Amino acid sequence: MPEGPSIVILTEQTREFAGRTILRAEGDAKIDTSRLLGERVRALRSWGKHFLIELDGFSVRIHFLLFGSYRINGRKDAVPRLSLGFSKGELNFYACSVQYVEGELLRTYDWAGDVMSDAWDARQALAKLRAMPDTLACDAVLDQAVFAGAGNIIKNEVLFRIRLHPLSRIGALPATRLRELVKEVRQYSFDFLAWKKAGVLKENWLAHTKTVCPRCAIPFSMGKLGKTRRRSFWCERCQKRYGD
DNA sequence: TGGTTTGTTGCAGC
DNA sequence: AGCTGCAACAAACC
Repeated sequence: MPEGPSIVILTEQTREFAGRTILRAEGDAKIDTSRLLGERVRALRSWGKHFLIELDGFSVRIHFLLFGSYRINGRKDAVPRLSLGFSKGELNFYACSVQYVEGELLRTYDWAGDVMSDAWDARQALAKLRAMPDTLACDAVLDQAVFAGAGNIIKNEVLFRIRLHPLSRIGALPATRLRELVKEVRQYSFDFLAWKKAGVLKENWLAHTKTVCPRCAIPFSMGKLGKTRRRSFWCERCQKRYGD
């Protein structure tokens, strides 16, 4: 559920709820759900891994973290974190983080930083990366201030696809390699989206959870690298390491 | 069956 | 002060 493309799918699946009025709001989220009663949904959006229900002057921000789930016009056998009943249909969210965001979404969020957004700006991402030369590639891809929506699967697949070692220092990358990194995070995110929709995401993984390199057939390395300590899968032979 | 994880926050300790 | 490591959260998968 968690990475950006999956949230894009959720916004598409809930498009029909735009314009509807919230008639019932409950759940064990630590927010005042009564505030939602009578509110009309202006839009459903995603920013990175955030799912946003835009209302008048404020929004509901849902983050699914690692374990969150949802049901559209259905329920699962669990207490919902947030359950919204509309004039027609209902939305149920489980095991997620729910917060209010005050003000206008289009002003409060950095839409150029969302890898799935039409407003995505590769040049701004490049500038952010240049300002963090000591950061490792494996941490940089997971940085939501640079690549909002990128997660651990995207990290491993992108670094393998462009043959870049996860322990490379960002400041040691030649300009062409840095541009390639930015371009591929966006490109792979859309491949992820298409494969997820087609139900073939896992079948297309080249590196994530793999034990053998599909290019040269030597065993993959695996370790919890960088400040983020997230699992990395890489090939010592195929993925070039810059800096040290 | 139990270990693992597509994620983030907050806090203790250094 | 700023960094890092860890716990907490909590559910499906293999």
